[in-house]
Amino acid sequence: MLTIGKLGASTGVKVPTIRYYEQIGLLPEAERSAGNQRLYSQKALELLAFIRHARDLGFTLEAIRDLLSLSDQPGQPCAAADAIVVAQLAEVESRLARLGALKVELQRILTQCAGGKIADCRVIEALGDHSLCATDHRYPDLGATT
Amino acid sequence: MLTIGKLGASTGVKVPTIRYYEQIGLLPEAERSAGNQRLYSQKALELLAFIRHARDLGFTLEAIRDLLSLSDQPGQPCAAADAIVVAQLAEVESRLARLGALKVELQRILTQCAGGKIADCRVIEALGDHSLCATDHRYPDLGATT
DNA sequence: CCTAAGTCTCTAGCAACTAGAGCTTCAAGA
DNA sequence: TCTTGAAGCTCTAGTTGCTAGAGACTTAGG
Repeated sequence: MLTIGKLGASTGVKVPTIRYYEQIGLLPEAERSAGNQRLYSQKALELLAFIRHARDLGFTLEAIRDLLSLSDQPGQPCAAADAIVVAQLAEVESRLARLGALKVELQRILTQCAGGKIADCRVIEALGDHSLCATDHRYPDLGATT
Repeated sequence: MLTIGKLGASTGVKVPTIRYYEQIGLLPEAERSAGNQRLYSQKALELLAFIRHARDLGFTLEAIRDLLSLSDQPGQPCAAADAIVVAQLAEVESRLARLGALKVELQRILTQCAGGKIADCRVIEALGDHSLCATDHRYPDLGATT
């Protein structure tokens, strides 16, 4: 049995984050010691490692929740789990495309700076006017992690 | 003079977002009509367009705040504005690298799925165990927009 | 037995919005 | 001129995925 601190250290997840996961029901409620401290089994460690890894891969907690409930139903076909990963891949690819466009645009903006005064700064100007842009980086918000 | 709705429509910024920007002091307080409705000048439109464009390029509101206060000091050298853009470019590049690694890993995980039952699903297994990974996608959090 | 580190609960905060309630104002048609 | 419906107003609270802090308690080592 591990204390929450050991569990955190061996999974790379911070202690308050573990408590947070429990609070939102992503982790089951931990057993408690006589003094009311959380105790974790090896199984809990594996579970948390799974979560950590999936987070590292950019999955949302909601997606992870789905993956976990799937993994509780070993008889079900694999397709649903697959679909979640495919969706995540699509998300990653779309962000990659968008970030690629941003990179180009930022580089372009930087080349315009002659190093003068702000009054005739191309950087500020370029930021102010989208029509000066070479690429169309105006996408609906992708706002998220990773 | 534009109402907030027109302003939103012509900049592509949602009405509540405009009010939010005013609330946090990114936009100056708008003039008001006799009936207390916000009215915006052409200048305000340009300002909001600047903000919108910078947001599209992934700048945080804090960075935008800095850029705006720089653009109020036309005599200052351009270097500070430049630095903000350089920092943003670095951020974008680091996210690109990370997302690239994630993409590779997700693709790899997907190739392992033979389409069977969850019980022997490689996808779930691969998600659970980082040591099965080909790349090291374990970076400290970059958590952010775009 | 004492101390220091670890743990507990609880609340509040971060970015950057978004959604909703319940009200007022405005513009256009009958 | 009246009326209706869209658009505006303020305010609060919710989103995601944590993080930080206060103030109290438990535990392990010396």
